[in-house]
Amino acid sequence: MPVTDGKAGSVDTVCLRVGEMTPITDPFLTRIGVATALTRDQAEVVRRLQGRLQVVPPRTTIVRENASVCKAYAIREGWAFAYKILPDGGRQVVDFLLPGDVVGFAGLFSNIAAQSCETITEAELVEVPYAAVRRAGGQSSELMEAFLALTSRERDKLVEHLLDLGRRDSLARVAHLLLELDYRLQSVGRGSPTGFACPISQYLLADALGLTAIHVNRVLRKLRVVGLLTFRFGHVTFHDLDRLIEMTGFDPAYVERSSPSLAPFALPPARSPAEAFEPFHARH
Amino acid sequence: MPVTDGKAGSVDTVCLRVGEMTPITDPFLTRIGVATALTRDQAEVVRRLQGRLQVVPPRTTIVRENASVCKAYAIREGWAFAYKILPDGGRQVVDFLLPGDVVGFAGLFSNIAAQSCETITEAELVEVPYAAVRRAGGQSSELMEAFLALTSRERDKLVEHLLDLGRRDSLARVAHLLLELDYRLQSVGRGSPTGFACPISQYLLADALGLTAIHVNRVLRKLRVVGLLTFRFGHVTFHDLDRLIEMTGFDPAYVERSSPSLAPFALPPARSPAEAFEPFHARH
DNA sequence: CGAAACGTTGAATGGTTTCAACAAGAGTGG
DNA sequence: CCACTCTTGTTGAAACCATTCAACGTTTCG
Repeated sequence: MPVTDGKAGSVDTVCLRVGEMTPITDPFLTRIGVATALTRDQAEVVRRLQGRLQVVPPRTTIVRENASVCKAYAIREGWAFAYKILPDGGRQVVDFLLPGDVVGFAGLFSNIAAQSCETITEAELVEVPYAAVRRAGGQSSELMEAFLALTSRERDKLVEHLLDLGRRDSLARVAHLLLELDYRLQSVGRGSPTGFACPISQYLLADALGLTAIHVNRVLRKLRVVGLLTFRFGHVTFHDLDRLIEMTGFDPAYVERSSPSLAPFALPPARSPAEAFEPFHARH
Repeated sequence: MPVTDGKAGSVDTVCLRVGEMTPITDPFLTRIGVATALTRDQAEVVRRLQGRLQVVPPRTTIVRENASVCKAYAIREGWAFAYKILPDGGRQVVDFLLPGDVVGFAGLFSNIAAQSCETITEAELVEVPYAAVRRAGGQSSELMEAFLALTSRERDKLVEHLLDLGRRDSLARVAHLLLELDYRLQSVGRGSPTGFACPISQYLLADALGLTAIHVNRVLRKLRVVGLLTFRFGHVTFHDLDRLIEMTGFDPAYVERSSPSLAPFALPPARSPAEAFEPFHARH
C-alpha cells in the first residue's frame, strides 16, 4: 500500500529507478522502496541513513550472536548467511543473504544480535546505524512502514524455511532452497531460470536444511541422476524446472509478493556475464 | 527503545497498567505497549483500533491461507494455531497463539493471508482492521514502531522454531516447545514454573515439530519415564526444570526480551485458579 | 609442501515413519 | 438410551531414511 505525499501519483515512486538515476548501486534504498513507494525527499532520507561502505573478505564474521550491536548492514554485493549455534555445537543456518538483503535489522529493539552473520564470498556492505534509522523513522511513519514491510518479508522467508525443515523430504528440501535462492537472485537482476552461481558449500547447505553434509552430497547426486538439477563446481543448473516446481511445491509468489517485478530496475545487472555467474569458480 | 512525546518520562507508560485502569482486558494494547511505551493519547488510539469482539468455538477457522484479508485478530482468551498445508497434504504448524498474541498482522501489506489460523479451544478474538491500523500508523511513527516490534518478535519466535526442527533431536524438540509455551503463558499471567494446562493434541504437536503423532506419543512416554516431564490429560508438568533447560538449551531470554517483566500487569490473572489451569480438562 | 576445507563413497547403526490394530471418551442421530 | 462415528491416545513390528564412522581424493592457500 504505497503511501504518497499528495503530489502526482506516479512521480512519487522515484526510488524504484534510483539505480538509473545515480551512479551508485543502492541496495538498501531498493529494498525499502520495494516495500513502500517513497517520495523523492524520503528517498533522500533513506539514502542518508547509510554509513560507511565496507569490503570484507570471505568467511568474515560481521555480527556475533548475543553481542551488542548498533547498526544493520545492507548487502551491496556478495553472499552471506545468518546462523545460530546450539549448546551441543550444532549450527543452524537461519537465512542466506544476497545482494539487496539487509541483515541485523531485528536488533533495532534489543541492541543485541539475535544471530551471527558471516560472509561466504567477498562482500560489499553498507552500514545502517540504528540511531539514524530511529531518528528518520521517528519523523516519518512511511519510513517506519517500510521497515515494517522489510521485517514482514523476513518473516515470510522464515515460514517457508520452516516448511522445508518440517514437512519436506530431503530431495524436496534441497531443491526448494535452491529454487528459492535463484528466484531471489532473479528479483535483483542476478540468476536466471536455467540456473545460477552458488557459492554455498555442502556443509553450509546441510546446516541450513537440518541434514548432514554427507547426506546432502547423496541427495545432490540423486537430483542429478534423475535429471532434475545439477549443483557442481559452484554452479546450480536446473534441468526440469516444471518438475522441480511440482515436486517441491515451490510458490514463486512469496518471493514476488515481497519484491515486485520493478525490483530488477534498482540493482543493475552485474558488470560482466562471466563475473556475474562464476565469480568464485576459479577456486575449484 | 521507548519513544516519548516530550512530557514527563514515567507518566508516559500508562498502557502497561491498562489492565488495572479499565475493567476490560486489552491484550492488543498490552502487546503494543510492551514493545513501545505509549502516551495516554496513543494508548487511546490503539484502543480504538479494535473492532468487534468475537467468541468462537474450538476448531474454528479464523483465517484461510491465500484468502484475502482485511484485519488482524488479537487473542483475548483461548488458544489457536497458525499453519500451512503443503501440496502433498502435509500440515506444518507455524506458531501457537496464546492470549495476548496477534495473528494475521503480516497481511497488512499483501492483504492476502500467508497462513491459515484455527482455534484450539473456545476463544475470544478482537478484530483489528488493517484500515484502522494504516490510518493510525500513518499519523504516528511511534505506533508504526510498535507494530514493527510486534513483527520483530514474531520473527524471533520463528527462528527458535527453526532451531527445533533443524538441529534438535525429538526429545529436546518436544521439551523445548513445551517450555517455550509455558514461559509465554507466564509472561501473560498464566502458567507456572511447575507446569500448565495444554490443550494441544499429539497430532498438533507432531505437525508443529515435524514429527509423526505416533512418534510424539513415544517421545512423551520417554520424557515421562526418565522423569523430565509429564504431558497427559491436557496438562504439562515439569519434573526437573533444570535438567530440561539444560538438555534443550532453552533460553528464557528470547521470550523475555520481547515481553518485559511488566507484562503480567497488563493481562490480569484468570478469574479462578481452576478455570485458569484446567479449562478443558473436563473433556477428557 | 603441509594444512585445511571441501567433496565423495561404503558399510553399519539407529532414529522415524509406515502399517496395522485396539482402546477410550465425546458427540450425534435414530 | 444406545448404537455409531470421530477424535485422540497407545502399542508392536517391519521398512526406510538419515546419521555415524571411516576412508580417500581434490583443491586452495600460506
